[in-house]
Amino acid sequence: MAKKVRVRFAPSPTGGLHLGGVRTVLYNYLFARQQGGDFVLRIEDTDQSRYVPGAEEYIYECLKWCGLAPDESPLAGGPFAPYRQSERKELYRQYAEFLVQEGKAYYAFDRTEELESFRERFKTAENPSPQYDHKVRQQMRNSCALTFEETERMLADGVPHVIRIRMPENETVTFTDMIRGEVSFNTGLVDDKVLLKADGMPTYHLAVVVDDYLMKITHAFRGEEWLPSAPVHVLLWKYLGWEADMPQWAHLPLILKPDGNGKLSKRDGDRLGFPVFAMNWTVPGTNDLTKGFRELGFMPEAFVNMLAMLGWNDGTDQELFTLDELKQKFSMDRVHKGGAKFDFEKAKWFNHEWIKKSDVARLKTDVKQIFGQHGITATDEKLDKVIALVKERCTLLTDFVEQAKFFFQTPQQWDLDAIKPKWNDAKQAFFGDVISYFQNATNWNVPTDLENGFKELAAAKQIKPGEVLLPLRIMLVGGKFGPGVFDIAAVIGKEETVLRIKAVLEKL
RNA sequence: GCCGCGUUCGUCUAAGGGCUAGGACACCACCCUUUCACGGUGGUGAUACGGGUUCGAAUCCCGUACGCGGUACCA
Repeated sequence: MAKKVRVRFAPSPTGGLHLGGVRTVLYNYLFARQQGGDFVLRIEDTDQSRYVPGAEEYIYECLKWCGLAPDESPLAGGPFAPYRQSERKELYRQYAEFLVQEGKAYYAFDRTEELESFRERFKTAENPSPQYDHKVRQQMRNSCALTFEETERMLADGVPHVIRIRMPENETVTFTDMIRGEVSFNTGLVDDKVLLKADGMPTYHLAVVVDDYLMKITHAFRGEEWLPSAPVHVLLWKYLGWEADMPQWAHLPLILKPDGNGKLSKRDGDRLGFPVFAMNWTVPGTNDLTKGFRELGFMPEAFVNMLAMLGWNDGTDQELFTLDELKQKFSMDRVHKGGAKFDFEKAKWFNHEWIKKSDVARLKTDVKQIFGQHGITATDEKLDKVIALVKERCTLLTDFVEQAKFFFQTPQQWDLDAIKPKWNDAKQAFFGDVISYFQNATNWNVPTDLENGFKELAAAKQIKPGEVLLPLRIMLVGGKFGPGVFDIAAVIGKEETVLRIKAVLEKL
């Protein structure tokens, strides 16, 4: 019987979750759901110096917003708790010690300054970053170079030390990546990575292997930046005797900055004026705020859809997918190998499409909230009409404010320059008639009737409708935009319409 | 430097030895709309380079170039 699929997203809580991170979550989630498996959220907080308060809560909130809730997490609990590596600290040491006993790892007593001077000493033009590997192992302060007694004594004396993996001098490690196919490395070119730090915490390398094993992870998806250390992890699975349970790997392509090259960073967003984080992130202490997609007016459906398409497609021309469709159609072997430059214009296009295809009921909650932030209150009935009228001209949820404000508030400014040059007494008089016509109109809720009546009136006065339609629009809206004028008039009501016409007439 | 991974319109991508290299975003033009959008039609625009293999290569192989990632007691 095949093992139950279990995947995990394992971020370290150091700040806001950016595009690449959310996409990794997405692919994990889609794969798990599609395979009827479990999706685990594990917090990799082994570096206490980088811990940022609030970052973990941000991750929960973010996954919730995106609709990618994990089955197991520090928050939700689960059969393999704890899910926070700092709380699993005591677990890791035994495995590191086991590796030392097996001769696959060793104690290293080198102090930070010693390592620094080692690197200084061996640094050359050809080799700018010398590695701690088999070539220098014997020259360092570790249990390979020291005698057994010396090592034992230092251990007994409590001399601070780390445990490093002993990478073989010349072996080939090969594994199959679900995206890239067969990948191999020569172990002699990989350094003796630290497994257990002096503070007793594991490094990522040890923790990821131990936890993936203990948590019965079957498929491990992560960013491409991890590919170079994959041989260490593969070896660890082997040395720990767990080779048969090693997950299948997939190293996801990176999301690149739009201009030039390189991994997308928060800085690029600031520089180029687009968000990189899923939601607003405020750095504790400095109160430095970075805008997120959510607050900018993105719908989670669109955000997730856009992210899914950044490096994956189903082979057809379809670009708009619901989460359910993605669950069905996603496949790791259709994920691209190459990195993708992020295009904010395309991201906005996705959102626009989603606003257009979403029904009023779906949009109402969000629009209501955004309106609230801008001091606009409305009845549900009116809101329904307004949203239906303006949604197709809103790219972002926040656009509803500008696109619909005039439905609820009388304009305070008017684009009079668009009217004045062609204004005359005849038009002034015409609008006087319009007012009385409107006041006596009986079927106010039928925009086409209003329009026909208006046009008939214009014809009777020898005025071309086109000459007075724009002025009417500006009287009601304030500017040259928005849905059909008579649709607007019908929604804002007879009284308000007349009031707005009168107000502008006085200014002309 | 070394190791690894990549490379199709400006951008995201399709095409897994065989039509004129297809679609989307963006851009341009026209149409629609007596506003602004939406929408519609059309257009500009790509297989990094060089060698092979083959009747035939974007596709397979080799090399080169370029890019990215890694090279921490960070993840």
